[in-house]
Amino acid sequence: MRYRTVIVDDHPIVISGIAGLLTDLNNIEIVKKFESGIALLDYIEDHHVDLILMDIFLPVINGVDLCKTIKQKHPKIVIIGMSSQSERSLVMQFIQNGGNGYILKNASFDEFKDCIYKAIDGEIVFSEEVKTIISQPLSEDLERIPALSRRERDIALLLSQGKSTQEIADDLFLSFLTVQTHRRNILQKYKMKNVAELIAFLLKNNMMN
Amino acid sequence: MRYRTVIVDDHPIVISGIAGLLTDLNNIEIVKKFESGIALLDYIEDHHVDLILMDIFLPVINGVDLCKTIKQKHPKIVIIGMSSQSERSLVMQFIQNGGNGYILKNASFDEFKDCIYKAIDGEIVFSEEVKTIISQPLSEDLERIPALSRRERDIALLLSQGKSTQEIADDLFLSFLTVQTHRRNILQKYKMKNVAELIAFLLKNNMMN
DNA sequence: CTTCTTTTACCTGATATCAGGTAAAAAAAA
DNA sequence: TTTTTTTTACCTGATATCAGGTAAAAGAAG
Repeated sequence: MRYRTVIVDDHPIVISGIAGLLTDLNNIEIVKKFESGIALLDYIEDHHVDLILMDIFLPVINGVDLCKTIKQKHPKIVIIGMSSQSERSLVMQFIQNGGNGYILKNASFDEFKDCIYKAIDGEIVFSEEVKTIISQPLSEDLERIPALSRRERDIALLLSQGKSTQEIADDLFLSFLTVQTHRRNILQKYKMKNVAELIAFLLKNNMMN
Repeated sequence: MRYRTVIVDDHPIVISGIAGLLTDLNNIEIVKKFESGIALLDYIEDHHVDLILMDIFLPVINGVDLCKTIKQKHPKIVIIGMSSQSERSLVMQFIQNGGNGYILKNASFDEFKDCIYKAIDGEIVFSEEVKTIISQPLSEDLERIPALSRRERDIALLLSQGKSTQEIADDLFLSFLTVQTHRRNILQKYKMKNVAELIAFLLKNNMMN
């Protein structure tokens, strides 16, 4: 069986580069190349596609939303995301929206080949550098960020649930003024302007739950 | 080479079950079994370990934090998470904290074997059911939740950056009162009590960025 | 046993949010 | 073209947050 494959990237040079790599694989057939996500959405309505390799940074519609849209209608299409540089949260978002894998464009030919075959086989795949990106914040990101104390975490959690200072005080059997102090200490510790920014910060850095 | 393996689970019966499965694998050597994470942390300071299979729901310290702690000191140890039931965000958190894979306990022997070998080989692995869990919310979660309009998304993003109503108005060249209206509409649309709860909701459902 | 961190608690004033209402122009969808 | 949604804008009052200060008791760490 030959896998009908589509490449989406807004840089024509990158498209031809990837296409060049893939022609060597005898069961991957490149049926179409696109420079925008909108054109791709039209195409897959009328044509059978097995595999999509897509850049994440696309004009008009970004790769994450594009992947989500495609997977809703065509869950069987295998979608692999690509980008030049990347960050942890972007990769995770892509996977959470149905992506079957993520490759950095500087990956070797062997990595590309490996990842594509494994993704077709039903696995969720990452190129080497992506793997280090998603599991490395441990040594940089998280070590320099001071941790929440137990009580602070309790209060942050209730804040994220929309509770007011008074409600939190009631929940934890504390004085209103105590909760107010804790909240202010947390805001100062991370230099956040208000609770909204704090919650966004804590969630993005996996510091809650 | 034999991989020195440790199993951590607070249910002794589960430990022996997994141990039974793994004795058939001739390059996996089970060197220790623990019922708590604290005991494990002590052990790995003095003993060489290659692979850890750990339950996510553990007393005292949970699996995600345990994984994070271990990986900070011993990044080369391969850690695979396990649980009976699971949800998307938990799996993603585990991976983001350095986990090399996640298996549901109802996985078949072959799945266990496959995942373990691939994880040792440097891949990030998921058992079949986990794969469906992390990419399926598309059909349930996201379809019934109304979307943010473009302007609402702009405002939500600025709110998550800690901006006040006035600052947002200035940034977007709008009236203070307009921004106030948008913010109220967003809160009502998702039935949120305040901006803190809103931001938590939007981030958890991948509705920002 | 001393030191540092955490948790608890109080006071005040300025500013911001939240909840209720209304409404018209602009844009998108039918 | 008509209808619906989105974006824009205004008014008011009650309540909550934020920022500044202080400080004692309890617990953890050295």
